[in-house]
Amino acid sequence: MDHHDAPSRLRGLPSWLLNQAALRANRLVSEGFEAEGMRRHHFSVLVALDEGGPASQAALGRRLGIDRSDMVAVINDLGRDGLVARAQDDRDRRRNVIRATPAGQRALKRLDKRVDAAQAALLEPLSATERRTLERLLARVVAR
Amino acid sequence: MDHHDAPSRLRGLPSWLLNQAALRANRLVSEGFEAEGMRRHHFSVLVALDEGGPASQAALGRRLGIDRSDMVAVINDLGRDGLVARAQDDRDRRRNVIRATPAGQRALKRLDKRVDAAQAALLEPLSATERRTLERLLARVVAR
DNA sequence: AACGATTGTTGGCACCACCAACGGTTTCTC
DNA sequence: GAGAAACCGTTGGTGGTGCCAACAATCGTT
Repeated sequence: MDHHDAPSRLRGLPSWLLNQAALRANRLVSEGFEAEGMRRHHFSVLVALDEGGPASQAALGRRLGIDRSDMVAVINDLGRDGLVARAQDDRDRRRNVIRATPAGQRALKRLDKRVDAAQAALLEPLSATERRTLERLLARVVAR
Repeated sequence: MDHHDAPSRLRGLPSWLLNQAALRANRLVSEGFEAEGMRRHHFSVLVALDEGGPASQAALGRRLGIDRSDMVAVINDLGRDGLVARAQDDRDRRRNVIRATPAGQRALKRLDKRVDAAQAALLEPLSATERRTLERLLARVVAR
């Protein structure tokens, strides 16, 4: 038996609910990523590159809320697998220009499917309009 | 200059939104707990004891979704601070009966205030009815 | 009496968020 | 221009949290 009989004092706390929901969400998506040998940060970086084009590690970190030091390891992993290319920036020699390789773009497509499946499983108990409402409310909470 | 310019592909993902919101929520509550020298699990256990009365470590873990092995450390901490008493169960000598001490009950009251303040800060951008809606939707997601 | 299940405990692993410090580089300021 | 300030990638480390395996002690069932 799970924690479905958690104290009502906790079940009524938004912070507790958010934590439990995020836990479940992360389990679902990580499960999908594991099948591709990746983790959440790898996916986030590939999405950011796909949407915003090449960028420096620091810029990626700022966009995604990932620490610079953690970003190093993520780019190392993606680079080792040939999904991303690390090149020195000629304009600013402090920076590395990170760009997705074709293999990286293909990997992103595979990951997208996994992610979508996870969302479906996660939101299964909610209707379409309820999902939309949840996203809207969460976005307002996050945007602060 | 945070991650408010995250890729829209991520900002539209419920799992990502949940993660970011939970991150923010945990930062807020942990900030409050830190002032009392505690962490989330300690609060959860005190709440469970206050609401359900004395219980074994395994029962607490099941109720709260905390692993037995992690529960050991939590009870150790609470016991060392005199907020909880560990006693052998006479009926079942495998179990420890954990009960909150008066000091533990007082600590819980202090923590409650911190938690409430964190919820207020977290949900500040939402109206009362919106908060209610969010709680309801999250509860449905968590409940399976 | 034997077996399987449960409990507390120890030890360990993985992920993630975060921080400090460093050398190399650019930008700002005087 | 020169010096200060800010930024970048990198290394190394810390702490919270979720999870799993194994073990001895104990209980329940048969």
